[in-house]
Amino acid sequence: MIPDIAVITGPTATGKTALGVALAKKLNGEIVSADSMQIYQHMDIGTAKPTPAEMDGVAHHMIGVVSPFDKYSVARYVEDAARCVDDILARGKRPIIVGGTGLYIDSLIRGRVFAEEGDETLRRELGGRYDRLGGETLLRELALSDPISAGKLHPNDKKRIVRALEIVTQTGMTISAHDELTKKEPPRYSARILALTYSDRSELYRHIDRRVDAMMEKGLVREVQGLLDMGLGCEHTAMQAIGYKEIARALLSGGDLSVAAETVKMESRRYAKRQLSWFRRDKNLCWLVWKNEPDFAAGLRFSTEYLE
RNA sequence: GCCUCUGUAGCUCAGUUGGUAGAGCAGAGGACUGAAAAUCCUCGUGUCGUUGGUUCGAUUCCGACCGGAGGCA
Repeated sequence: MIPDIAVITGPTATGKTALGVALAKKLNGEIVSADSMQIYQHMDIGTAKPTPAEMDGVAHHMIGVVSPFDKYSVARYVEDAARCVDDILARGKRPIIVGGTGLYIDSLIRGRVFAEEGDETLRRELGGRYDRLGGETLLRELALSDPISAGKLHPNDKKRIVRALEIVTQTGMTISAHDELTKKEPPRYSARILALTYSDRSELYRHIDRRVDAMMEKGLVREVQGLLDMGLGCEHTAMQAIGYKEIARALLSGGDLSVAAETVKMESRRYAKRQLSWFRRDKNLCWLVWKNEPDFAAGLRFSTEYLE
């Protein structure tokens, strides 16, 4: 029997956190975050982590559990989050997955198994080859052993070409064969997914812009400066977070912070757009569309009905 | 008041020696299996300021008018 779990997702600034807490209180649940950046410590303002007040007594997992110097990844997330979910279930409570990282959510639900991580030197070597010889050549090389994924990849997609090559050379199995194999596995959980958004794109963007302004007021600059002082640099995954990389760049180069804040807004809007295109692909998820402002009373009614 | 420059895509601008136009940015859509807040792909019709004239044909040449910038009084 596959356990049932609830998921609340959607693009940034749509009220996932608040609805999640309300639901958890109503359903005797605990929150498991599915957010690739809230996972890190010392990054509270820019990732919009829920404050203790916002958590309102509800247990939250997978938030601030990893050092920003760490290299975290989907594979680790699936392991860690699945452990949390299973533990919550074992205690007779209801796990509620809340977050906007689509890949993390999908992978957790399906219980995806990933091919082993590439050896650091091998990856660097392949990256170097890509830079020297170009994407076309590397893609042709990949086609020799894995024509299926080579056919799907674009020459400019360095990251994925390198990964595909890394997997064949290291494991002997192609990434496409690996995918086939893992797709056959039954899903780990049976999920009811609720996705939040606004009726108008402009409304979504308005909320995003407003939220970035609020982050600046709360001291995002100070937070980023703190991370830089700790010795964090752009080579760390955590520093790729929107809001952090832009402010850090401005801080390091003496750029205008208000210009940086505008860039953060723009990048956040684009991110939301990418999130939407990820979620739209899933025809099974249920959309909860806010008119202008989130209406949590109505949202709570709708979502409990949907989840029951 | 006079003179010069200028008015082309949401923004910054290119261009057409007269045959109704194109880049960057913004924006939109898509992909996505150990970096995913990452990474990658695709998409450009707009009264060429308005209005007359010349012309087979004007966004392009000429005039007037309206906006903007600068200069001289």
